[in-house]
Amino acid sequence: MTLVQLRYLIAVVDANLNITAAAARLNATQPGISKQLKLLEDELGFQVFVRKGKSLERTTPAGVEVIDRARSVLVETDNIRSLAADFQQQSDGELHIIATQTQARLFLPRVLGVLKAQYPALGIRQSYFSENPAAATSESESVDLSVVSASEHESVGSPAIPLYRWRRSLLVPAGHPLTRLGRAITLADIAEHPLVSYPSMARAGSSVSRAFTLSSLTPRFVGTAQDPELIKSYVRSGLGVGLIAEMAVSASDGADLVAIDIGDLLPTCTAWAVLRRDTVARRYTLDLLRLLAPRYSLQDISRLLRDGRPLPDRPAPWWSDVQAHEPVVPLHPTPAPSNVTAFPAAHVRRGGC
Amino acid sequence: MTLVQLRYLIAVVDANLNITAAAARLNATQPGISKQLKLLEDELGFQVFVRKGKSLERTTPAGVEVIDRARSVLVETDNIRSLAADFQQQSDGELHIIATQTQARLFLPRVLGVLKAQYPALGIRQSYFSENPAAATSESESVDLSVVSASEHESVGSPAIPLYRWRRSLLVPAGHPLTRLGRAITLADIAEHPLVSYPSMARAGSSVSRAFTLSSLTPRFVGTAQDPELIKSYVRSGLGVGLIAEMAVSASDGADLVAIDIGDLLPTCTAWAVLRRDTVARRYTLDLLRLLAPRYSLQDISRLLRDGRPLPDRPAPWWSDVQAHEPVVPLHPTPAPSNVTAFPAAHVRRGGC
DNA sequence: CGCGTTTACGTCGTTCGTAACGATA
DNA sequence: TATCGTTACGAACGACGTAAACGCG
Repeated sequence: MTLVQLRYLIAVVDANLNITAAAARLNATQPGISKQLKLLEDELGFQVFVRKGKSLERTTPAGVEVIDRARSVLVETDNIRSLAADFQQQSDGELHIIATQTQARLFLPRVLGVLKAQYPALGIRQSYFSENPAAATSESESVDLSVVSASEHESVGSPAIPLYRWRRSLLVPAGHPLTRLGRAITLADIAEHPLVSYPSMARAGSSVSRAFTLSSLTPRFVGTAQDPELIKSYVRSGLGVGLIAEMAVSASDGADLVAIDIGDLLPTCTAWAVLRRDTVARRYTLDLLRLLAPRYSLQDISRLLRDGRPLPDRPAPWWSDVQAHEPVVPLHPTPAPSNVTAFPAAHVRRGGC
Repeated sequence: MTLVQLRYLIAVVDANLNITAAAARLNATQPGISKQLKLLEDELGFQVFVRKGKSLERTTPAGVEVIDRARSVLVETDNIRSLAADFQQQSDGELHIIATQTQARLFLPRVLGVLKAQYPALGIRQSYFSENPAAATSESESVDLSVVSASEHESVGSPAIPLYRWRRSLLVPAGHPLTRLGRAITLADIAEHPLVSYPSMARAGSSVSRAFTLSSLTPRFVGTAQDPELIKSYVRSGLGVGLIAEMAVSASDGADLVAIDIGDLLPTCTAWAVLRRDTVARRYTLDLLRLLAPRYSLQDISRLLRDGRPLPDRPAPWWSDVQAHEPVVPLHPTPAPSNVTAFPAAHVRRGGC
């Protein structure tokens, strides 16, 4: 058993059992991977893959067990590498953030600029959550940080940091009947109109759906989109009224759209930064978290990630407050990590394996 | 980074930073380990060990982090190997059990014989808990199963299976004043005499100590020993009265020792089988657990180990009941593991790495 | 016939063991 | 001087890449 073999194994699994594709992604040759897989199976004494003819058809039950453990091995070796990179004060690397389109476009850019100024060599990879929850597991493999919104924090065991709280806004075309209501709006008023919103809100069992059903109302969702701009287009075209995050409402939306304050008709949301458990965060990840949630100290965050100790109880600010202030916390020059006798950089061998 | 490097690293750490000793234990050469350690440090970019002259003096803070992760990597690779061995229906291996002397001599032999009959090729390694708690972490590295006694289960996060309940017995020399008490014995009676017992009971804060202090009594422990036979010798020699596990009291103790039933003066104990978290148990380990606690099914135990799901709530039997019956549950012929397409044994390569 | 896997084979890099050296108590 | 770690070097193993063969759709 070799780390290389385990990595090949995982790469092949993640490439949908296509060895050639895995080889391309790994900068390896296809016969090499094929051979190493066979060696691994020889050593284990059973097949990890069911072969149909010559191609890999599926994994065996025993193989799944092995794959799970191999994943965990690779996570830990990546952790070791992260530790090493940080202790060396290396400022390069790649930060993979996955977020909703709203968060990615309206919230993250504020702080990513500051982060990038501190770490010029840092590569930032952004991706959106895919609509299909089934794909969530495989795509979240190499994600350093995900930014999600939830009405309350469903504890999935992953460490999460609350970032800010936000409300929904009701977006209607100018001149829409709801703009001439003459009284405070109610859920019943909203339910009378076809709705356009995020898929997560339209899902049965979501906090929005529950709020309606608690009032014995059944909202009619006529369209969903991840992209708030797309929702706006739908609203403009008269498809329905939009229910979107307040962050997505801006003055530049023009006079043809009107945002209606719905107060506390729907539960407020909290945006969370979720990290993977059992993974070591690079220094820039910690710095990003400090930018995102400056009310927590580096110690608070480190303790959460390392020991799972909960964060001190501080209410997350409202979006309006977040938006009002530029990120005021400049990044301190990164403090030297605990006393390390590092090698001079020239000796450092950027390791293969 | 290589699995071999990580294993060398851990071996050196566990050999108290003595490379030569680690080499002997690993059937490797000392220069080889030395070189691989250096390569690892080169790749990491910092020193894992502080060297004093040429010998390894201590680990660096960064090194400790790496060592922790490396441990976890090795645990997972061992898990993979265990999976493989089980899926191959291999019945060899080594079962490392650590237990108190009382458990090891008076409880475990009952079932180990049955287990050994089922797995003739199985090597069983017994060791005792050392008196020094500081050594507990390093010695418990490769332990598959530990059998401990505790008044209540302190949840350390490790999966634990309750085995049986037992009481303490008071052991006095024949003709001792306590045998002529003429009334029910009390804690105050006991506290009047010098006590000989296990170190765990004599420790401040133990359940025994607490029971005495709750009655405003301070027991005088004049001697402690792990070995119940040693305690008996002390009692025979008149050093004091013995407070030992009922399992250790037997008819063969002779007429010079008298066991006094102390009823519920002291809290009862429960013997637990504790397994390491995140480690895959071999089939023979599961079978041993079924022998030790036949009231739980294989499914119950598997669920506990795999998902941490708690066991069904069944009271553990008293020692007297355990002792009364021979282990009645014969081991079923091990059921075939989930559908695995195994290689013929001839193809199996007993892996190096 | 294209796609993908396996097998074969030559080359290269790496590891391992022996031996010698250096440093420390 | 004994013990322990490092360096040096030769031999052998193992991995990788190219090329070709095989199966399948």
